[in-house]
Amino acid sequence: MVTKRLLKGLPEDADLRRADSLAREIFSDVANKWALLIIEALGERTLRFSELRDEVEGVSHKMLTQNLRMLERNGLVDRKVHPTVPPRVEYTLTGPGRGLLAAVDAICGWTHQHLGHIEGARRRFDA
Amino acid sequence: MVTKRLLKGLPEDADLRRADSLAREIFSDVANKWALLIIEALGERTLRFSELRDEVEGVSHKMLTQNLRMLERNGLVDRKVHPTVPPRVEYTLTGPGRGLLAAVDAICGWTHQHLGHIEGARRRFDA
DNA sequence: CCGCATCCCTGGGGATACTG
DNA sequence: CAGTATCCCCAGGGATGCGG
Repeated sequence: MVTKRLLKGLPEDADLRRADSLAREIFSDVANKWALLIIEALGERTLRFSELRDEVEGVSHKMLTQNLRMLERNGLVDRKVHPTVPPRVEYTLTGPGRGLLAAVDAICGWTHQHLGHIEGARRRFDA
Repeated sequence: MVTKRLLKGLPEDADLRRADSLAREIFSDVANKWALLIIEALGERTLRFSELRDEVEGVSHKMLTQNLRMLERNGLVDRKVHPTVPPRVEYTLTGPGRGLLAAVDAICGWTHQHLGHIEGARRRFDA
């Protein structure tokens, strides 16, 4: 049984409460469209900033930097700056980042698996 | 190898492109904080609207209904209305919904597993 | 109890321009 | 090329109230 407790939990002891609030914070960071798409785009590869922007459909310059900073801050991506001119910055998933990648892959797989069911459900609902 | 293609893909043929755009749409629906927290809250249980609101920390009435509608529309949750007074509405994950639950559980597990690493990474980054 | 509609406001996020 | 900063606008989302 996985330790969940992202849900409303009883206070219990102080350390647990800190851990929970931290967990919820991380979850909120990570559980958003752009972050997950960036992780999926990186996969096992190393990509430059501009490559990422090309790879992630519809992401704006700002959202990309913002999310990359966040992911870097949480230790999910590694940012390597090459001191050349013009600059060259490369992003790679860290070990923990690749751990999350597995979950994202699962979601992507799930999505494609249920395309048909979902399309049907929508049609029924919209009627 | 999972069929991904949530990333910027070459057009190829028309049907594939439709499927891709649908997949991205679903992904955008599903890859958001509240939707995932609701799925996690439901788990294998059946919950009433008000129970869900109590269970999901910080969700507003509006966000909850909105996301529940969306999940219902996509066939991930089943909504059962008991014609009593006062009304009683119960939400349950469908089969596909439980499929997604597995992925969400994975994310929750991942989060707790890496709390320490992330906390450290943050401290280093913020310096 | 549940859910819709309305109002209102904040801040998310796009576009643009400038620096290294 | 990559990143930061600034401006600005619209929609996300909170609060409230009514209806079933």
